[in-house]
Order: sequence, then C-alpha cells, then structure tokens
Amino acid sequence: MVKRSTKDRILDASEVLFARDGSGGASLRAITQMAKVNLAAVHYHFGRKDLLLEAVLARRLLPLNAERIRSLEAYQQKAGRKKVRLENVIEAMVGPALRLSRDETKGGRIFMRLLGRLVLEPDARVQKLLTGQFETVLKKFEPALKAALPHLEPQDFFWRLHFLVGSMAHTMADSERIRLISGGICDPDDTEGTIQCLVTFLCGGLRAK
Amino acid sequence: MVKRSTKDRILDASEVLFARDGSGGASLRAITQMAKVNLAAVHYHFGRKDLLLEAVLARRLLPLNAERIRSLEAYQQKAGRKKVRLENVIEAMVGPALRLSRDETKGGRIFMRLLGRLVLEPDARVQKLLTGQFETVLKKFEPALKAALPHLEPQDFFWRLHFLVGSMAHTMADSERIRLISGGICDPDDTEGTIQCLVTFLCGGLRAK
DNA sequence: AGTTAGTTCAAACGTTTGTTTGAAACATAC
DNA sequence: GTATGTTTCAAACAAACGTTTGAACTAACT
Repeated sequence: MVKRSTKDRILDASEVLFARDGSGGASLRAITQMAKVNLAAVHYHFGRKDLLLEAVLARRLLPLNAERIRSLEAYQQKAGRKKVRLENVIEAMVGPALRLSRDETKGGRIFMRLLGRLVLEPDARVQKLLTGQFETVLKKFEPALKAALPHLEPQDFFWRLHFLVGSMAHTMADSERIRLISGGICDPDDTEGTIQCLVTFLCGGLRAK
Repeated sequence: MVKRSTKDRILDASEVLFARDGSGGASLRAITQMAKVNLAAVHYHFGRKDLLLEAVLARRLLPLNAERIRSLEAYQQKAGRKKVRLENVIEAMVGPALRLSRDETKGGRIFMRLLGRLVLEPDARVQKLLTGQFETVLKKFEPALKAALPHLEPQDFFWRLHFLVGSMAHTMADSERIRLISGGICDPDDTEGTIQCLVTFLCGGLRAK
C-alpha cells in the first residue's frame, strides 16, 4: 500500500464528505481531519473551497465521458455502414456511468451521490460545469440517437432524453433504496444485470408510440 | 391581499431557501429576513431547525399523496370490475405530482427542487420521512400496477418502478434544463403535455420485453 | 381596567465556519 | 553544506451559525 499524496487524500475525503453532507454542509475541518492533513493544505493546493469541489468533479467526470464516447465509437466501428442499434447507443451512454457508479475504487456510489446532489444545486459555477460536461457527450450521441429513433418528433426526442437522464441519475445515485423497497429482490450490486434492465426499460420508453 | 401569518411566512421563506441553498446551507437568519420575521420566531413556532424542515415537507406532501390515491380510486371506480389501464395507473401516480410541481401557488418548482435534493440527503430523519411517505403510496398502487403488468417478473417490476421514480423526480425537480438542452423546443410550462409525454414514455418502458 | 396567554422582539450566548499568516520541515539542486 | 523552492504545520482572524433569554407587546376574557 503506497501512501497517497496530500492532494489525493484531500480529494478522497472531500468526495466522501461532500457526498454525505453536501457541498455546503461539509466543513474543511472535517475534510482535513479525515484526510489526516493540515487545515491550511486545502488552500495551498486548491485555493478555495469551491475550486476543491471542481477538482473532485473533474477527477471522475473527464474519464467517464471519454469512456462513453470511446464505447459509442466502438459500436459505430462494429456496425460499419449500418446505423448502430438503439440498445447499443443506450448502453454506451448509461453503461460506463453505471459501472463507474459501482466501482468503489473510483469513488463509486459515493461519487454518484455527490453528482446527484450537485445536479440540483443552483450554484451557477457548478451548473456551468455540469451542463458543459453533459453537452459534450450529447453532441456526440445526438446523431446516433436520432438515427436509431427516426420516427420521433424533435419535441418527444428531447423529452425522452430528459426522462432517460432521470432514470439513469436516480439509479446511479440511489443504489440502496431499491434493495429496501423491493424487499431484497433486486440487487444493485449486480452491475451488469442492472445495466441490462435499465437499457431494456429505456429502449422501451424511447420507442413508445 | 390578506397578510399571511408569521408561521406561514416562515414556511414560505424556508421552502424557497431550503430549495436554493440546501437544508444545511440555508441559514435561519436568511429565512427570517426573507419572511420579515424575528429570528427567534422560528424556535417559538417550530422548536428546532430540522422540525421546521419537516413542517415544510408535510405541508405539501400530505395533500399530494392524498390526491394521488384519490385519483387512482377514481380510475378504479370508473373501470368497475375490469382492471385499470396501465396508462391510468401511471397518470394517477405522476399526474398529481407533476401538476403540483407546476403550481406556483403551492410551492411549485421550488418545492420540487427541495424534494429532489432531500432524496439524496443521507440524514436518517429526512430519509425516514420520505420513505414513509412513498411507501404509503406504493402500498396503494402496487396491486393495480401488478395487475396491469402481469407478465413482469418481480425483479423487473421493482427495477422499473425505480426507473419510473427517477424519470418522474427528475422531471419534477429540473424543469428549466430541458428548455435549454432542447433549444427551446420543449416547454416545461405545458404541464398536461409534459404529463402525457411522460406517461407514454413510462408505459413504453414498463411494458418493454 | 386588570389579568392572562400567546406572540414578537433585540440582544447575547458559545460554536463553528472559511480563510490567512508566518514559521518550521522537507526535498532538490548546486 | 548551503541555498532554493515546495509543502506542512499550529495558531489566529473575523464572520456567520443555531439557539437561548427575558422583557415588551398584543388581543381576548373577567
């Protein structure tokens, strides 16, 4: 076990505590205490509290979106001249996200909870960051999605995209409630099963007349 | 214009500021200032800050869930001996919620944003309150839903219910992003249109093979 | 008018907050 | 080994926080 750097230890602790207590609720003292780091180290490495939050986000989101685009391009390559099946487009969109949300070595549930909370945070800085990230992905996916759903009116197209994001975000962020509500029947730790279940649901909804 | 009571003014302001800044981020000083009320009035009327939050929630959630159940029972009555159509069950579930989320005289968007934030708040007290509210509704809806979806395995049933909640919550809580992302094509202020769109999507997803 | 219960008020309590400071400790180069 | 730039540290800062207090006000009933 290599000793992690001060910077990484701060990021790890921030992720946990921002997710648990909110970006406003988590105090730098709690963070530095958990990270076993001096209080002033935060300001030395990140400047201000909100810049620390940005760093926590960027660490996970940049690789995630790169992976989504890589996955879509792999499906496109495999399809050759034909258009990619809707199931595959959706899998490329939600699969990497859900796998990340279950990968505890990369923040996993904790990071997803944080993300879910930030989506509704009206802070302009956070919103710019999130919307920017999402639009990059959307730009890449929009053509493939429209090709797979040629019968959809533009209005329905965007609404259903919106509903898709909702289901995905809720499934990523809230992985334990389903176990409780289903009385143990559903197992959120079965990542690939969950993905398949979600893809089926979403494709059904997207194709609905 | 009748002057609202101190208690109501506190609830109104709390709703706005809890939604904007989170339950931890909103200070009692900001709330009482917006409500044009003395700081100590909060403790006089509600005791503690978290009891104030509970009161804000109860004011909207109790009538909402009553309305959902009333609506489902109306459909059941109309169906007589036959089982209620899936479209109607879903409408009874998401319709009242979405209408509330667009009714600015009853908190509207603001309250929904608050609700969305609280879903991911790990505070045990808040979770108990929310899960309790949801289970009351679920108990009432479960038979009708299962009857309308007889082919579904229990596991798929609960997962899809989970996805439904995600789409619904996201649509209620985040009403402006869709306008932005769709480039103005989608209008979240068209409440009934949104409901119909969402019901179609959800039924498609729920029925998917 | 006098009494009482309900409500509002300004002021203060002790904590905790994000941020700053300047010195100490560390590593790397010459 | 001394000098240089980077990182950590304990201590302090003003500001904001939730909560408490006791007196002042209001309205209703005797």
